[in-house]
Amino acid sequence: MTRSDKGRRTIRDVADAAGVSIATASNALNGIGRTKAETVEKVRRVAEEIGFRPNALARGLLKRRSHAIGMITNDTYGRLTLPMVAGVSEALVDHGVSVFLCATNNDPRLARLHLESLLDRQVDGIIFTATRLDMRPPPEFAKLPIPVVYAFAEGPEESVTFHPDDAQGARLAVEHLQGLGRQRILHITGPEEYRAARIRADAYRALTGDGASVVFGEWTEEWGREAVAQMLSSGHALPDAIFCGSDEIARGVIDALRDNAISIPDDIAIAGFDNWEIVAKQTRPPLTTVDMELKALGRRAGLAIHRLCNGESVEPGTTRLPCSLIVRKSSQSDPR
Amino acid sequence: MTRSDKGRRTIRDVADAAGVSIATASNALNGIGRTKAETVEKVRRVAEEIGFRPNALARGLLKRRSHAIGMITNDTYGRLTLPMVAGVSEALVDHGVSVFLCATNNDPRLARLHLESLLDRQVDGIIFTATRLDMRPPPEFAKLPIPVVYAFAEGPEESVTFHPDDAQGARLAVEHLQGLGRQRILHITGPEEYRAARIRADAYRALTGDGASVVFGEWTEEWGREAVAQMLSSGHALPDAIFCGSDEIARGVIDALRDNAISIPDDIAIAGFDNWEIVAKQTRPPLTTVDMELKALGRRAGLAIHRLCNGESVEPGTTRLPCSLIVRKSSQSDPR
DNA sequence: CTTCTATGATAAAACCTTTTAGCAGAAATA
DNA sequence: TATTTCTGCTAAAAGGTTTTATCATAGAAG
Repeated sequence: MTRSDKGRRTIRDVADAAGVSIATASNALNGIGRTKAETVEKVRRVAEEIGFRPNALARGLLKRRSHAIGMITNDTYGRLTLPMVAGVSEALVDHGVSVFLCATNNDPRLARLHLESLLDRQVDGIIFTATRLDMRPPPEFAKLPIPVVYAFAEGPEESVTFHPDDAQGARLAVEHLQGLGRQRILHITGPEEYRAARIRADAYRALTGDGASVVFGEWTEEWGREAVAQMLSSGHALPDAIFCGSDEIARGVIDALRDNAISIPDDIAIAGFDNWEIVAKQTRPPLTTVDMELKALGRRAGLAIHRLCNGESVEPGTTRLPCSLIVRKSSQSDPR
Repeated sequence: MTRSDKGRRTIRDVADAAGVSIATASNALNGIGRTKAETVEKVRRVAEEIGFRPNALARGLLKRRSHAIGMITNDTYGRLTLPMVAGVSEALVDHGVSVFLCATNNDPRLARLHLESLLDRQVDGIIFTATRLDMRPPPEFAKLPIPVVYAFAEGPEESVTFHPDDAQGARLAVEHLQGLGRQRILHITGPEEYRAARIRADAYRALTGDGASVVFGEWTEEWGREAVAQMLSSGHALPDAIFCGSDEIARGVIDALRDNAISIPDDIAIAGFDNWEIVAKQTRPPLTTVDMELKALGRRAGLAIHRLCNGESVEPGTTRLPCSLIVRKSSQSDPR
């Protein structure tokens, strides 16, 4: 009945209840030291009985490992961030690592505030995430005393960075369209200053050669509609496929083609980029699109930061993770 | 030069550098105890100089306050969760409170795992969030030793809970349509087993009286299109306005009406629910819709948990926070 | 000159855990 | 018998902070 009422059980309670010293209790629970088998058994049983759970703060203080990491993102409404957080969390929960999520709202003051708070909390590492591949972290990330991993964001030279493989993803889409016999493929995409847009466009050009035709614009549905309008009024021969730089653009394209009674996929096949299901599944017809596998990206980033926190090494530089192609009816009337 | 090289500065370093005891240093930094003004000044200057920042683990261990909270959500792709997290985080960052985000993926095992981990980390409180208002937390939430706040989720009797005011939001939309002179308003919404759908429908019925007509279905665009098809084939007189239970449904409705050359808003005015901007701004015409103010909801939940963690009291029960109406062209040809 | 009070500072305990170093007793070796 | 080795356990230190109780010193009051 010692100190049984206030607060949580401590290892002292376990030791008392089992009639051993604190040190023995600790050793038994952690399975280290020279402890008789039956003592171990007894301590563990007692600990279980009284519901002992070690205080992570005390442990962290001593071991200099908090088993927590911070995740800093600039995205507050994000369909991009949350899948990654879920992936990170999923990869780490089994290792007993928890994740502080810090939304910076693109405010550098807030970013600094969060960063300091994370350091005060002795996080073992930090994952920096953004909504643009070429978004750079604030300068104070330059020399941090703990490892940093960049996911879907641009890190400094020689940092550990994970990006979706935009080029491979674009090839997946274009080759798919070509495999269906399409010859004249148009590429409608977002602003040229986005690195992702440029990479995808380059990959597209490499496959389509002379026939390549790229129009840069916005990441919006409206731009998709407008681009179609331009295409129709130009008087040129129509393409037999359109590869869109995002699902939103694709949605605009599909709607505009529908309005003009152009059949999808018979007259023009469409492919998008993002596999943002809530959009891609609801277009008419449903959209063939490239999935960036953001959750898997998050898992990889989580694993990487975990290795780094354990002092293990991770290949530095930018790792590009493969995208996958989700085939729906906008490209094939009857996909197997 | 004492222990100047390894790891972070500790309060001991500050004390040494300022030529005072640890106790005095602590007192000076925290502004308590009887300390001479110039001593305070000196200690603070020195601390600043050597870049001292207190170790949150040590402090938390002693004060039994981690100044961290946990947020548990079942939503991984969440347009609902992230705005709330952002709101919570925004409300708490100035109080020095950080947020552990735990995504449970609807897996009770994972939920339990996360919960235990949070308790081990001595979080001061927990916010439970879900993607359905009537989603109940796992049973182990019943008697937790720390305060819990429910946001966009159903808590046990007498718990502190925040919901959007669905009824008021629905009234906002319906009254807006009525204010425009619309008499025959139809309500197309999601599944009847969702509490939110029922509440919104009831509020709608209360305002439309005999003319009320509700069709329950799915939360999808496709259902919106199908509902319009049913409406058209029924042979009844067309409504002059449709209040949709979600923006996705509204989008389907708008597309289907367009396909049938029914003019929006002249023939039929449309209002949605969610203000999911990426959808609502891109419909043709852009969608008038109800905003649930999720970020504000998050802020309120954050503030509430903070008060509770400080031992202050918070009105128990369900607090319904007002929604706002965003007027766009789907209801008014020319909104002022 | 003694006793009190105020002032400013500090040693030490506390929070909870892990780990090092060491202790006593038994068994094995010389 | 005397020494070494092994076994099982434990006291104490460490981690970084806050707080309590105590201690000098100096000035004020008696």
